[in-house]
Amino acid sequence: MDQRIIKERHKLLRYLEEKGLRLTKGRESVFNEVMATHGHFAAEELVKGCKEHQRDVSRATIYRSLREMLEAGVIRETAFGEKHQHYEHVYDETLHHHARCVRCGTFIEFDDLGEEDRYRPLLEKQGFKVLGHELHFYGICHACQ
Amino acid sequence: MDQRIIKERHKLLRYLEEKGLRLTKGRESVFNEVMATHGHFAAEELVKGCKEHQRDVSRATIYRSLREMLEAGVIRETAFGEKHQHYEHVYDETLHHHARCVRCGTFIEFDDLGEEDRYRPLLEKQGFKVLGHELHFYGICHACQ
DNA sequence: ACTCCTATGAGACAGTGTATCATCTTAAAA
DNA sequence: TTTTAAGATGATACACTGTCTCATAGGAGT
Repeated sequence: MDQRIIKERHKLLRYLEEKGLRLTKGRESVFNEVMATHGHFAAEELVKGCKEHQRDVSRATIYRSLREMLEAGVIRETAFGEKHQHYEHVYDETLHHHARCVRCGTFIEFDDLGEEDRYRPLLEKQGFKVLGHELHFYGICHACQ
Repeated sequence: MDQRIIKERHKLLRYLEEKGLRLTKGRESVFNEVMATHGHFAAEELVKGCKEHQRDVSRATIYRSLREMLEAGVIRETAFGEKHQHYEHVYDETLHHHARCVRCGTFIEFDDLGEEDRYRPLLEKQGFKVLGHELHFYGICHACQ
């Protein structure tokens, strides 16, 4: 199995143990489905995906598991003005951000430069435990000018 | 009246005229309520706010007006990992960012450090005209740990 | 007054996410 | 092994946000 997935799995296990929770078949299915997904995904896509590729897991369990994986740092939110929440897993991708054209809505992706790290100590001084961050630029793309 | 609000009002009027629409009492109420709001706001807050401070405008009209003001460039979306869309008016360019607790949803605000400026040339080299940016941290706040 | 187009409110509707609760499972104690 | 307590799950009801439809109202020009 992919080394990176094993690492993420450990992350999840550590989190669960810390909370006194177990890695059940339900949670495992959600984890597997998430890891099998490329790019961004929505919760409802997972509901369908789990039913198809894994075992039939109820919506309640999927939403619960997603929240746990979020807190475990296995996935992160990528909200960008859509009507529903989007996620992506953190593992194989280099951290990237998005610039969105306010006219046509298309995205440009660009790599993280680590510039935001200076904010972390500020937040942690306030007792805020940082799990991740997103940087969104908005503007007008080349085609729309 | 605030000079900036007058300017925004003109923006809206130009847009409406261009579309062959009228500045009705309903639209005006929504506009006024938006301009009277500080910081971010959600659509449903406007529904209540209009009823309280302006005239009783139906939800349908408010959502419709919001979309128009969005296209007119009077407000813009500020997407967080939230269940509903948030907006803010454009004239009041905020220089702060947000960290959101994934457990309780509360926000911590922090000032912009200008760290993101290194991204601008990268984007502009691609022909992307930057209008602004938002930085979102997510994690777990002090109270929720 | 007539006509055409826009504006509006009421309410039905769909989608996303949450809360409840009865039931099942598991780990560990006895 | 049996008991027990806590966590896990699914079904389902529910709340909320946002959209759509449709009947009616209103304004501008003829």
